[in-house]
Amino acid sequence: MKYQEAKDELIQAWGNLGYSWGLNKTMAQVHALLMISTRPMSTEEIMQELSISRGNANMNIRALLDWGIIERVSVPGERREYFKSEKDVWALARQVARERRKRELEPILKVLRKVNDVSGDGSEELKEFKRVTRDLKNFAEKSDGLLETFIRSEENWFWNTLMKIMK
Amino acid sequence: MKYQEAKDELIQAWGNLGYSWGLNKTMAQVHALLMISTRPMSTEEIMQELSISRGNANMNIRALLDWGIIERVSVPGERREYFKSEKDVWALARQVARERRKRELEPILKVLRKVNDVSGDGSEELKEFKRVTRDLKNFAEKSDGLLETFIRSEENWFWNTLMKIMK
DNA sequence: CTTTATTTTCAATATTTATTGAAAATTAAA
DNA sequence: TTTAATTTTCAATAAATATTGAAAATAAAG
Repeated sequence: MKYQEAKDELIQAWGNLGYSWGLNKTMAQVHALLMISTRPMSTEEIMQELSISRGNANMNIRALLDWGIIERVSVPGERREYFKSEKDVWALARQVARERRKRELEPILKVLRKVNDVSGDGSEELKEFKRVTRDLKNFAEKSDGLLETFIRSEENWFWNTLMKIMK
Repeated sequence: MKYQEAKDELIQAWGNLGYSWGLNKTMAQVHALLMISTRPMSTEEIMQELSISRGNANMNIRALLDWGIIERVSVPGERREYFKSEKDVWALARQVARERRKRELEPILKVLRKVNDVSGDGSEELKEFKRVTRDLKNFAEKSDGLLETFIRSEENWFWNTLMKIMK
């Protein structure tokens, strides 16, 4: 397999995976591009490489900055901005986990805590509702705690421990 | 908070969370409805409860069956079909993990294995590409293994072990 | 068979989300 | 300042996705 081919396929695949991680397709593709680049890239280069418009490039770059998985680089004597990606896969995963926790898990936890506190008669329906929301809440809280640990952890410690679990 | 209000809010919130789990919104709402229902529900009832069309209800019910998180129930002497959800949150999470692993992680792993095997000169670009894809592949393989363990595990064993990690 | 209840399909439509590109805003240098 | 390079915004448009509803298919009952 040739380099250009491999590169295109990776960017494509990363686009799909990123999508299922809560990024959008183009955002994930810009990220993939920066991941494999040996040097920071400008908006211009990103537009060109992915054949996307200036506006699109700009918005997705900003979204990636907002997620905290790429950063600005300024080159002395140059006016335009360059961007580079966090290359450490572990740090990347932690950052994504941090954002998803904030964007997805925390909101549902809030709702589960609230609705579990429903008032009313002792009907079968209500009992079932409380039982289900309590179970969901417990599960979500455990997941949240695990995620929290993951986010704070150091790579080796975390994997080593998990490896032991998995034997 | 009143029951009807709590129910609506849960269904809404579940719709959003389900979405970030790879289901679509309506699919997740149908699922939420069946989760809190004390008895199996028919297509008719689901349509009514969520104010959606027959076609929409039918398609999303089939998608849930396909994901393996709801099942058909036939009532003796009745012609129409009823549906019920897996109520065990743990079993549900494992099933979702199983499907996502199949639908998302396996495809990217396949690509990573393939592109890591790229041929070419000893250029800096190529070296970087190989380095990045190797790291991603390792990470994805570890995640895959962990997911595999999760899917096969028993609830208590898994959480107890994780609890120890988190101390 | 024929009738009738029920489920499934799918073209048309609506809704949501992503993308473009040109104009406006910003920023740094002259 | 003014000029020019660069970034940002955003209304218009395109593309993708979800939803409807009626017609077709299926399957049980008479």
